[in-house]
Amino acid sequence: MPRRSTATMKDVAARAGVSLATVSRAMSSTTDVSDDLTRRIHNAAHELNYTVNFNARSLRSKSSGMIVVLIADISNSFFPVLLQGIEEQARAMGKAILIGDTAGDREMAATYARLLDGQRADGMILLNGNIPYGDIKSPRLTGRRYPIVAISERIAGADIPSVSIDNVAACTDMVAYLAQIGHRRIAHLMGPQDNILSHERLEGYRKGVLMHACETWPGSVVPSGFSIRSGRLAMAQLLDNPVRPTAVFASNDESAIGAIIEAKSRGLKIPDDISIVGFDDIDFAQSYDPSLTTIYQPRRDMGRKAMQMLGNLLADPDRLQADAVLDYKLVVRASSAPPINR
Amino acid sequence: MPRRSTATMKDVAARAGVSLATVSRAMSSTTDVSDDLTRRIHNAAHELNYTVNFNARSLRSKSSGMIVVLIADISNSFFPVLLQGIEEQARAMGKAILIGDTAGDREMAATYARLLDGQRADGMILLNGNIPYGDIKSPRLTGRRYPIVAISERIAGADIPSVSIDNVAACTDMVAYLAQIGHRRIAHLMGPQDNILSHERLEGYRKGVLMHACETWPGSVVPSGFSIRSGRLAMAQLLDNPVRPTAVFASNDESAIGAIIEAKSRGLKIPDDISIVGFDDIDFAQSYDPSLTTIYQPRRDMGRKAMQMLGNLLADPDRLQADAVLDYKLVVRASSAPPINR
DNA sequence: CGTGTTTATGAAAACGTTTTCATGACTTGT
DNA sequence: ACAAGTCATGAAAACGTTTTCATAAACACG
Repeated sequence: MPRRSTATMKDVAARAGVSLATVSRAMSSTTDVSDDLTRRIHNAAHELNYTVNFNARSLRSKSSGMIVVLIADISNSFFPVLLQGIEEQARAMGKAILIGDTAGDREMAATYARLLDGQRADGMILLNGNIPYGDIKSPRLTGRRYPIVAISERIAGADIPSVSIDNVAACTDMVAYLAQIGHRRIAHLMGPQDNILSHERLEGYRKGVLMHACETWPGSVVPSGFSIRSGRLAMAQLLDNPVRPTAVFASNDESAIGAIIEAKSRGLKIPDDISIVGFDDIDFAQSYDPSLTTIYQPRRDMGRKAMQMLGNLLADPDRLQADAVLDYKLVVRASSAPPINR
Repeated sequence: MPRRSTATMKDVAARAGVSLATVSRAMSSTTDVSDDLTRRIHNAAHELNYTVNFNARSLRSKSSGMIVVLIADISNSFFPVLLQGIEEQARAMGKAILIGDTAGDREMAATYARLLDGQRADGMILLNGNIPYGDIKSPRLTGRRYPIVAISERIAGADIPSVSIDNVAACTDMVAYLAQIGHRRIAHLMGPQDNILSHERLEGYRKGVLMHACETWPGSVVPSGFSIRSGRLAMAQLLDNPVRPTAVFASNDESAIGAIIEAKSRGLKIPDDISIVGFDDIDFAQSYDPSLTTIYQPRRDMGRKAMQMLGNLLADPDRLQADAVLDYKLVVRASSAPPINR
């Protein structure tokens, strides 16, 4: 079986009785080589257990076929399916992906981004709003675009093409739904301050509240985070407030789950005593008890789309890529219900 | 800011007024270069926005500094923390990791494994019992080991060093715990047939049952899978059986959650009517309702350890790496309790 | 048939490093 | 102060491809 390959094209050429160049051509199968020779070369290659040396190839051809994917935190349940989407599309385009977990650290992000400059990778997909090149402001620093696409979060300042859903509209929709089933006091658990998504979602929430004449009160918006823990903490704060909401709109599913845990721990029944809804529709959302009303994001498609756009960018760096805005879906499950009148 | 790098060492050399070789040495900082020159070279490099070309470097030095990590399914909640462990250690060793989701497909696994032969990667970590090189039987095909380490699942046949916990003992412990709090009828939801872990865990369960004189009955072991869905199905089967267990030991946390969902849907209270326990202690285990009694695996440490072993292997391919068996922990939470006597 | 065009192949340059080898300038020990 | 090392540096080879350029053979066309 595949012996640790040591044979080079030269060896294959010798064995097949052709020149080095012909072997190269037969391998990349781009230029035509006669059927006869092609066969002979492939046989020789197989007999010698030849495998191409990617480094040599990339060095010469100036293209590595690799894509860096930068993730803020790989343990965030929102990402795996997204990655699968990226990976699928990448595979279809003959590329491989290189996943870098930056742990939210700019320094790490920069390290991975260096793979671009070092030609180890041809392009980059950003999953976390970090711009590794701190100072990028202009779209074309050097007269050509960087081959970078952002998913889910638009990058402030730098105009990097992005794939996302309309977070504002989605949140307005969610509030509309809650209002429609009778809620008037709807609180919001806001995501991390430094995250653009948090602000977009807050904006959508505010719009909805306004549009449907819902109440606002001091403390109706509680700063939280995207984790279960922070959701729980924020919910505690909310419940300690004398004026209590009949529904809580958390900025993502994890914090919604945290909120549910806190509410339950105080003996509240969901959704009877209080409705709690999330955002993202992570895998666990439908398996939780109660199952979560939330906004579905087409994660797999988002990944695929991003990779496609990156492919276009790679093929023609000067072609503008329009931002892609995909469809979301409001998914009603068991964690929300009309408020009980008292 | 980093302009798309086009400067080469030659340019840096010219600017610094030294030879190419000296620049190379100053960059890799391995061989000594006088302080004066080092400074001058680094200045020149900085001014020219020089970044090393990884492909050229790897080609010449025959080492890429990359590690392939093969995962069967990246959306499996068991893996993220493991990956973080690997990544941390890799970073500490100056390596980068390249994650490949094989989607359980041998063909894909082989594709990624080819990166090894193609010198794009120096070593490989297996997270899913797939041996990409189908026919590997002997430990040293070519007189030297493959730089491969397996996590969690020992690879049958091929003797590849592995990092894992003692699954058999852990399962025996779990049964012992259940028996100790009074259970006598303990069922087992067995994992996928083709997974070695399933068999090890079944064995541990059997040992425990025998050791503590628990009952067995036709259907006390139900074939399941590692997903929520399969756990739910298996649980349904179990509950349709006239003889009902007082406790169910699922082979992982996801299937345990599936089991809980099914039990709840039939109006059963957990743990009052039936105890349900899992294995792995995934992040959601403590957040579920009820929180899950389970076996904690030191995932981060396992990742780190595997990477360390791989590092050793890389440094000295002929040094035998003993399998590492790390400590697990039985975590008792709310999903298990003494059976209620009737 | 002769000229011009396509086609398959080979020879050699190029990609940007690291590494080997050689060299001259400094140390060091006696 | 002289042989024997050590040390910093440079010139050039090497890594394994892809690509350019040249060439000879085959083909088309009037």
